[in-house]
Amino acid sequence: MPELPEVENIRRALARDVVGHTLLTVEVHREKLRKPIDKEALVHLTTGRRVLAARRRAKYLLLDLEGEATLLVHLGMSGRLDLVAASLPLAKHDHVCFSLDGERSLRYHDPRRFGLIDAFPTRDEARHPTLRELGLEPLSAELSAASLFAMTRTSHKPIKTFLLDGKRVAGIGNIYASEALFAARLHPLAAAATLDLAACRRLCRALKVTLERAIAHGGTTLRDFRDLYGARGDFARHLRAYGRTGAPCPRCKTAIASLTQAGRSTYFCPSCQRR
DNA sequence: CGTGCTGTTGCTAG
DNA sequence: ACTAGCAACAGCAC
Repeated sequence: MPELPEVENIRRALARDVVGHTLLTVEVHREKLRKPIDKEALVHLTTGRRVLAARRRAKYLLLDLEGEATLLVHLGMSGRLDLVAASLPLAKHDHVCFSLDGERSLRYHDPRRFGLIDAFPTRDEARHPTLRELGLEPLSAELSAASLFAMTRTSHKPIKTFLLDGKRVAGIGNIYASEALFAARLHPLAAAATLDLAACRRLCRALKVTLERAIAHGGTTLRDFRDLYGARGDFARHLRAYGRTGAPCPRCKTAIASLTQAGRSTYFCPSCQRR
């Protein structure tokens, strides 16, 4: 269940422990992910190249490699990257395996196979089909009360659904959408266009604060999220609305309610989050 | 043993 | 143009 904070933690670990090292070989053990892996491109653009930088865009990881190539990894719902000793036997669902210098191995593990791995020339990044349509980075200055206000003017969606649309604000997942709306005291069913500037200010701040706090706690582990070294995130015990149906609201003790929106569970306090 | 739920995203049908 | 619904898959709680 990697959302943005979980992905950001993995990025930081990659920046610390993989950047500067070389991808010696790549093995694809199963090519059918959300889209079939382009094995040809992957082998051709990653083998023998040193990793120069680890970046994140929304929930996508980008490893810039020597020779103007970029490796793209999305973890879907159940994906993981494991940095392990090369001698460790392959686990079930280890679909792609990079061997690194120093007898280590970077493995892409994804039981549900909703993830994505691709390699492309770095100069094509802006044209990449899955990256080109992404909206504003929530932790950057481009997401502001003003930009949020401007974007919501034309949307008839409920604000919770709006937040999940990556073409507007990128990388807000189901957990953090509920948490941010709770923090901003906004009802998840409120039509986006009805938010006034003050509400957009609260929501913008809530998104940034919630994501930053989750990053600081290593992310949220609901079931099977693990970081690069198999550690769990700690933020689940700080969740104030998500998954807490019937439990007392941490602000007013009213029972947390839940409903389904666009096929996803939404949690909110019916008393603090008025329409 | 089912049955129903789960973190994502992109395609399709309306 | 914009939105809801579903499909891709495995695992787990009940």
